[in-house]
Amino acid sequence: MCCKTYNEKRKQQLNRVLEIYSYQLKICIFDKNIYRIIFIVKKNTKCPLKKSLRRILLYRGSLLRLQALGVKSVYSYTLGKETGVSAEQVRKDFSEYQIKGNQRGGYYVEELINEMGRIFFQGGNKNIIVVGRGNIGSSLTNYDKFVQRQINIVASFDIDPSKQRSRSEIPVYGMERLGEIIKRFTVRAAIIAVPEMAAQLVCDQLVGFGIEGIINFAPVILKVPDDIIVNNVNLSDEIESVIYCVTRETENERH
Amino acid sequence: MCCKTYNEKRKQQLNRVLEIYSYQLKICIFDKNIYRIIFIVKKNTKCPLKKSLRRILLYRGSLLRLQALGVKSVYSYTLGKETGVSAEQVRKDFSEYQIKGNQRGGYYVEELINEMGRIFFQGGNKNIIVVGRGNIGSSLTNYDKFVQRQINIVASFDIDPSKQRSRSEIPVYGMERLGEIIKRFTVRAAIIAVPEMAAQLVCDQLVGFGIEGIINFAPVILKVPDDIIVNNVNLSDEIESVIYCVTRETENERH
DNA sequence: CATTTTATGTGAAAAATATAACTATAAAAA
DNA sequence: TTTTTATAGTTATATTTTTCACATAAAATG
Repeated sequence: MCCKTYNEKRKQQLNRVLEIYSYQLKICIFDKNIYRIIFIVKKNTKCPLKKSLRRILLYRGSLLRLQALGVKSVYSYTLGKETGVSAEQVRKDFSEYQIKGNQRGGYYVEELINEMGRIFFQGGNKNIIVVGRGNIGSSLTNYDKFVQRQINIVASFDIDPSKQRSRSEIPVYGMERLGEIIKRFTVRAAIIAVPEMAAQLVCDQLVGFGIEGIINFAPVILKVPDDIIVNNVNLSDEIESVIYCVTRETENERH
Repeated sequence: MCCKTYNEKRKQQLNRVLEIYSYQLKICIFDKNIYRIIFIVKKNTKCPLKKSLRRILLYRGSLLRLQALGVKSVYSYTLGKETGVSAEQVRKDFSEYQIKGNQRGGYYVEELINEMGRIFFQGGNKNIIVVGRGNIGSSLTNYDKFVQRQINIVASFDIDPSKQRSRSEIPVYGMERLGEIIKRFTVRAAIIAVPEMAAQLVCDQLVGFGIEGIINFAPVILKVPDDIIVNNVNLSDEIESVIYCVTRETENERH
């Protein structure tokens, strides 16, 4: 019954719509009017950063702030409280990456930051680009916190010519200059902040120009080759999870 | 030697600076000039959403998009590929929350979405507010993807009077109206998108007005009572983790 | 109508992660 | 100098999460 007859016209129609997502479709007819559409997608890769490493990044952020305030040293339990991690965990993490402290004097902030720098970026550049100068793209481009972390946005891109400005501090180029800029600044990671519909297209272009890592703010899962790293930041999810926690608390009280 | 003599003046000075973070300080003198500053912080709580639940949220986002495209049903492995999760995991997650499929026909998108709605928000409102109309605050306020997820931003706030606009679609009020609005719309969750320095202050106000959940975009860990849920979204971390993955790949190749 | 195919559903094993308990040690105090 | 104490460092244990393997059921096939 199902999957025997294909409505080719409808299928083509839908495939066109879905092409931008690289979906493959399988369309089935139940009766005259009800279509059953099943979709099959290509492989997707994530950014599988180990939890302990993720936390090192978190510690580092805290430490940089503390250093700016003149703090010279921390204890495992203070850094833990600061980052919402247990003291044991902090020590465990440090132990995993051979970060040493002083038996009774805690850890020196500067040493920690240096050690973490060693773990992370072994001196490589941190040049990135932002594609899409809408809401989120623009706010990221102007986000001043990246400076402290030495994240360097070298350029941004948008298809809309009215948004393009090659003379501003962080220039906004048209998409045609993507390859050139990536090459010139040896950019390896890019932020996608374009609308859902354009995200896959932009992603394909970026990959084509040799980008190896993508931070994706569009609420679509991108289809990329196995060796490309994608980190999806889904703001709706972040908010909904809090709303869920809050509602759940009340639910529990009722029982 | 250390921790015997306290330089009270310096301590007071620093305590004032650090007050906004609710840090407690312990200052030690090594010799005439070198201060050793150790800091001790108050307790911090996170948003500890179970991984499987986090994924349900992820599936839900995908499914809503697919539904909008007319997709009627999915298989565990297709939904898995779509969200970057293994098929077994998808089924396991569904099994954990008693979500049933059809032994050979996959899962119906609509049913899945309904089931997930049941798990999550049991009909409660999803009203939230945004504090801070800088870069990120404004882009969140204008972020159109929240509509699909029924997240409803009822108002935003800023101390800067020039940003205040009570007539626009999503009004921008001054901080003095915070309590009133929270009460009127029975808001339970709020987004903090103010600068680092103001974040703790704003947080304390929100908590004072009965807010139970916070999505914090400021790169500080907020000090809150135990029962308040905080979800920290650190954009620098998200980007750095990708840069790290990319650089690591090259490092590995060298060995 | 028996057989094959292709999914789901789930229990057990494995891996990853977190917590707790303990030991060693350097600084401070006596 | 000796004792005490606070904190790093490490090992053991517990918990969570993921993967694997297979039973089971519906649909398709011939």
